This record gives sequence, structure tokens and C-alpha cells, in this order.
Amino acid sequence: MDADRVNTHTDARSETIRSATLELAQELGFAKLSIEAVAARAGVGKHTIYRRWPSKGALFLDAVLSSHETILEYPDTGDIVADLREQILAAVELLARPPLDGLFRSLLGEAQQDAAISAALNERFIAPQTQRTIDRLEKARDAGQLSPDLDLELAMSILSGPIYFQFLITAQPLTHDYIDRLLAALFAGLGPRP
Amino acid sequence: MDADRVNTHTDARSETIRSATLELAQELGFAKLSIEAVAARAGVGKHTIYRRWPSKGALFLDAVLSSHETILEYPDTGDIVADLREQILAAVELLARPPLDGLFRSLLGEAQQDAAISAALNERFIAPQTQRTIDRLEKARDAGQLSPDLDLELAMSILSGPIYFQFLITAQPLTHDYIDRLLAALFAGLGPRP
DNA sequence: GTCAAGACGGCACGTGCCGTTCCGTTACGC
DNA sequence: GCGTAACGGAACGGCACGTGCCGTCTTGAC
Repeated sequence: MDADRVNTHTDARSETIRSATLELAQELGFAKLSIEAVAARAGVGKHTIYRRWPSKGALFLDAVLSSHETILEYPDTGDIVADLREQILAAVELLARPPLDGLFRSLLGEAQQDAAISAALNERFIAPQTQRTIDRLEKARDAGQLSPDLDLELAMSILSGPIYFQFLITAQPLTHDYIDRLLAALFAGLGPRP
Repeated sequence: MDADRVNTHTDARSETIRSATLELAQELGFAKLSIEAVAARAGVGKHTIYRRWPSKGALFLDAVLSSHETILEYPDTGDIVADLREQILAAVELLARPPLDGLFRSLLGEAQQDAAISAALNERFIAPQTQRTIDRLEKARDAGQLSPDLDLELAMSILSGPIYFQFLITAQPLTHDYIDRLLAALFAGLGPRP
């Protein structure tokens, strides 16, 4: 993707703007966030913002993702279920709990209405996260812990989908217990055990 | 939920407004939709719209959901996998393909930023749909086609989650083949077969 | 050391839509 | 036939948009 579509500059002024954006987003929510308010809070002209980011959505995405580059690495203890559980819990604790939950939800919402945001979100967050999961699943498959003919991209959807569904669609709480029951059901399969 | 939160009036004028809303949403997308334009298209004063719906989002939700009351009923042939497959395909064909896909995506996006929309969407669409799935799953469990200790709400998340994930997050196409592979993997389970 | 070029903060502008108010007209219940 | 309520339409103040135009400050080439 075009590197200019979303600003990733590291100069101090860009950092100030990102901080002001995050502050205001926490205070007002994404919907009521305005470029004018960000400029005022950051002590910066509006031009300086428009020169760096093409839209409010792009600025917001960059601010949110830059603030937590934490790579949510995958543990590898050799036990795929335990490792998936740990990684999912870490992601849920970070993204589906205060203070980030509202911002992350807004980000996913905005991506539904702006193709550029959707693409940038995929490139900077979803795709890398997906790839790490697939890499870990591949090791597990090689170790005989997964069905040998399992499509790993499909497995990724199966693992992530119910979490996002709970987060975005039904707005039910993502408890540790839910994740344990989810993993158990997925590995056992829906059908009756012979 | 408060019945006034989302208008469901059936008078002719409300219907005209809903139609104008859908037309403009198709032409411009939800983001560029405005109450002023809807009022002009419908030949109606803005007050007449504000009297019926509290926000652009509420009007949009009502317009989209009212236009397709199609209840996406569940077939019951006795074969749970075949029935799930058919119902999922019907839902995907209706909501994830033109002309409704963009509108449905916008609706889910808006729900992430407006709690009232989220609640109304759940009440009018998500919850009923969920309940129909659970009812069908219960029959299947009683017939011994599902693991007897399966949590049916969890099963609902497991079935729907990957579809929504593909639709909202990765923006990958929802092919028939994908759905077949999804169902196969879910019923077989992720773990190795003994 | 000088100086041109560019980025900057600040201010103002025209535009579009918001949600509300007012006005004169129409439709309907009693 | 009369009063009430909803109506279409126009106008309102307000806000944020994105874009100009200032005068200042920074920076790098020579």
C-alpha cells in the first residue's frame, strides 16, 4: 500500500498531534472528535495536520495504532491450546477493555465506511496479527497438535471470528471463561463425539 | 427497549421518507447521507423527519431493516449441517452482496459509535436471528446431531463469528466454498482426529 | 554570514449540514 | 364549521469542514 496514505512520521510535532488526538478521543469519543479541536489542543495550525494526514479517520488510526506498538507476540510453550489461550487473553485485555476498547471499536466502525482506513488497518494491524497466528498454528500442525489437513487461514477466522462477533455485534462481555469454553468447543468440534 | 427509540410507524409519509433514505444511501453511501437531502428527495420538511426519528443513524437503520423484513427462516430437513449451510448462504446472499452489502456494513459500522443504534440493531435483527439459530440447534442437539453438552449460544458465536470476521475485518469474499469449508472444520474440530 | 525556500501558528473565509424556530396552509376530529 | 395538530418550506444560529493568506521562524546551500 502507498506509504503516504497514512502518516507514520516520527518527528516531535507529529507525536504531539497524535497525543492530542488520543486525549480528545478519550474525552469526546471518535464521533465528536474534530480536527479543529486537535489543532487547538496540540497548539498547531490545521494545515500542519492536513499536511500529514488526509482525513480525521487516518489521523485517528495512526494515533491509536502508534500508541500501542506492543506486538502481542505469540508464546511458544509447545502446547498450542495454552499458547492460543494466552495470546487471545492478552489481545482481549488490551483491546476489549478500558481504556482502549472504545477507541478500537470506533476504529473498526470507521473502517466500515472508509476503504482507505480499512486497507490501512489491515496492513498495520490485522494482517500482521493474522500472520503471527498462522505461523504459530503451522508449528502446531507440524507437531501433530492440529488436524493435518486444516486450512490455517480458515482456522484463523474460526479462532478470531467469535471474539470479534462478541465484541462488535452482540456486545457481550469477553470473559476468561468464555474464551476457555470457546477453545474447548473449537478443538472438540461441534458434532457428537463418536 | 423503548419503542420510541426507533420509529416503526407505518403511515405513508414515513414510508416515503424511508424510500428516499434508501435511495440516497445507495447513491451516496451512509457517510454522505444528510437529513436535508432526504427531506428534499421525499418532498418533506425536516421537522417531519425529526418528529419521527431521533438521528440520521436511527432513520437509516429503520430504512434498511424495514426494506427487508424477510425473516430468513430456518429450514428443517432433519440434517443440521445442510440446514445451517442453507440458512447461512441465504443470509450471505442477502446481506453480503450488492445491493445491500454496503448498507449493511455501514449499519454495523454506525452501531460501533452509537449505543442507541447498537441496541436497536440487536433488538430488531441480531437477537431474533440468534434465537432462530439457537432454536434450530436445540432440535439438532435433541436429535443427537450435536455434542450433548454444547452451549448453544457459544455455538451460535462460533458459526456466525467467522462470517462476520470475513465480512467486516478482513474484507475477504464470502464464497460458497468458504462456507462449506467452515462448516466442515467446525464440525470436525480443530484437533487431530484420533 | 547571507539568503532563499519551506514549514509553521494564527486568522479568516465560504460552504455544508446540523437541529430548531417560525409562518402560512392543509387535513381531520368533534 | 371550527379548533387543533401536523404539514412544507424558509430561515435561523452554530459548528466544523477544507482552503486561502498572512508574517514569523527554521534550515541548508553557497
